Amino acid sequence: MRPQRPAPAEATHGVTLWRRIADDLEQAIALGTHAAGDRLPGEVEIATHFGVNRHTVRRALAELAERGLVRTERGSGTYVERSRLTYPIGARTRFSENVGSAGRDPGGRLIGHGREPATPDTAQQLGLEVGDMVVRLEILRSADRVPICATTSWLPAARAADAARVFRARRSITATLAHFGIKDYRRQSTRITAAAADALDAERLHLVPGRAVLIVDSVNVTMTGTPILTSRARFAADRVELLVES
Amino acid sequence: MRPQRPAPAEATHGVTLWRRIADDLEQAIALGTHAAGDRLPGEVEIATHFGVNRHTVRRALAELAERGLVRTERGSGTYVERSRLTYPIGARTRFSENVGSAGRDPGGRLIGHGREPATPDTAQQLGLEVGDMVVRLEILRSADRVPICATTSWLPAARAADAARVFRARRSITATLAHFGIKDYRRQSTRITAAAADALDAERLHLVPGRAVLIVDSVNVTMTGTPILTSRARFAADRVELLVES
DNA sequence: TTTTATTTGTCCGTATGTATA
DNA sequence: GTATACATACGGACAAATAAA
Repeated sequence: MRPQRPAPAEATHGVTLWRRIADDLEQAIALGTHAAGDRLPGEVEIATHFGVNRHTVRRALAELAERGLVRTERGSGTYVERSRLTYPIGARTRFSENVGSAGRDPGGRLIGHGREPATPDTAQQLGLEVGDMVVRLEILRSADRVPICATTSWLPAARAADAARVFRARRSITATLAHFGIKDYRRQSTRITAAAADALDAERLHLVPGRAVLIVDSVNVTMTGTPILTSRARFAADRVELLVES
Repeated sequence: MRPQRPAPAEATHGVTLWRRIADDLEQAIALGTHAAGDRLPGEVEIATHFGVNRHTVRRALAELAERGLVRTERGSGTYVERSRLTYPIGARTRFSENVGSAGRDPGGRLIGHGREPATPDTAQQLGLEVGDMVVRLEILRSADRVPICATTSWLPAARAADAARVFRARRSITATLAHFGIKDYRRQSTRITAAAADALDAERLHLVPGRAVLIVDSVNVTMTGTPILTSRARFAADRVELLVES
C-alpha cells in the first residue's frame, strides 16, 4: 500500500477516505502483499501510514470484515481470511477435480455408511419405489486437510450393493460408480439452500455452531438419463463459494 | 395416514417404526392432507392413531423437523412449514418471472440508492476503472408480501445515470434496463455462499438474527457480452431454494 | 388478570434386537 | 461364542410454554 494524504474534494472524485483505504487494503490483499492468515499492521500503524485517524482505518477494516476479507480479533489484531474455495456447479461437477483445479489437495474419507429403505423423496429422485433398498454413504471431504463439506449420498442397492467397501478402496465417487459399470455420469439438477450449523455440522466440519452451512442437494444420472446417485452435501459456507456459469 | 401396528420383523423390511411414521406423515403433507401452515394432530393423538408410544412419534417428528418439513412449537403444536420458493438460477434468471411462475405474487421496492465510485471488485466485474462512477440500487424483493431477498445492484453511471428514478416508475430491473436501451441481457455467472443474518438482514428480511442468508453475487451482460449490471442478493435461506439445472 | 387445560420438552427407567470387537 | 455398545421402542412423571376459559 502506498501512503496517501487526504486530497482536495475534486481530486477524490467524492470518494470517502475510509473507502479509499478499504480499496487500497483490498488491492494489497488481492496482490498478495498480505497473504492469507497474515496479521495486518495494527490500526494505529495503518492510520499513521495513511496519515488519517485510527477511526477512519477502523471504518475501512469494518467494511472488509463485513465482506469476509479480513477477521478482527480483539486484543490480537486483524487477519487476512483465507479466500473461499471456488466450487463450480455444473453438469460435470466432480469434487476432486473442482478442488484440484483450484490448486488445493482434495481429500475424502468415508465416515459412515448404511443400507436402508428409500424415503419418499429419495425414492422419487432415484426413480425407485418407497421402501426399495438404497445404500447410504457419508463422506467427509476436505481441501488441504481443511474440512469442506459433509456429503450423504444414496445409491440404489440393486446396482451398487457394496458401494461402501468399493469407495473405501477407490476413495472417489467417480471410481466407485465406474466399478459398478457406470463409465460416466452427469449432474442433472442442483438445489441450494442454507441453514445454521448444528452440533453435528460443527463437529464434522470443525466450525462453531451457528455459522452458516450451504446445503446442496444433487441428482446425478447416467448418460442415458437413469438416476444413479443422489446426494446432500453440507458445506462450511465460510470456506466455499459455489460458482454457476451460464 | 392409515393406522399401523408394529408388525413382525419380516413384514417391516427392517424399517424402523419411527421411520415408517415419518414417511407416512411426509406423504400426507406431500399429498396436501396437511397443508402449509396447518397444525398437525398432537403427539398423543398421532401416537394412538398409529398405536405406538408418544416417544416414537416424537422421533418421527424430529426427523421431519430436521428436514424442514415441519416446525414444532412448545405448548402449541407441530405445524407444516411453507415449502421453500424454488428459484431457478440460469442465463435467463429474472426475479419476477421466477416468483410468478411459482404461483406467487412478486414484489419489489426500492429502499435506497446512491451514486458512488466503483470499488476494485465492482470495477472488475463491470469492466470499469476503479473510481469510475456507478449507480447503486437497494431493492427489497418479496413473494406474496413475504420478504425474500435484499438486493444491491450496481450499474455503470455512464449508461444508466438515473436508474433509481426509472426503477421506481417501472418497478422492474428488466424494464429499467430496457429504458436505457438494453433490450435483453443474460446472467453470465453466479457466485453463491452463505452467512448468518446480521441485524440489517434481520430487519429487512424480517427474520431472527443468526438465521442463515444465502449470498448470491451475479454479473449480467448484454447479448453482446458487455457487463451491464452486477448485484449482490441476500436471500432468507428459510424461504428459498436455488435450483441449478444442467 | 388469573386460572386451567392442553401441548411440547426433558428426564427417569426398562426391555429388546443388532451390530461390533 | 461372549461381551459391549448402540439404536429402537415403551412407560411414566414432571416442567415449561401456550392458549383458552
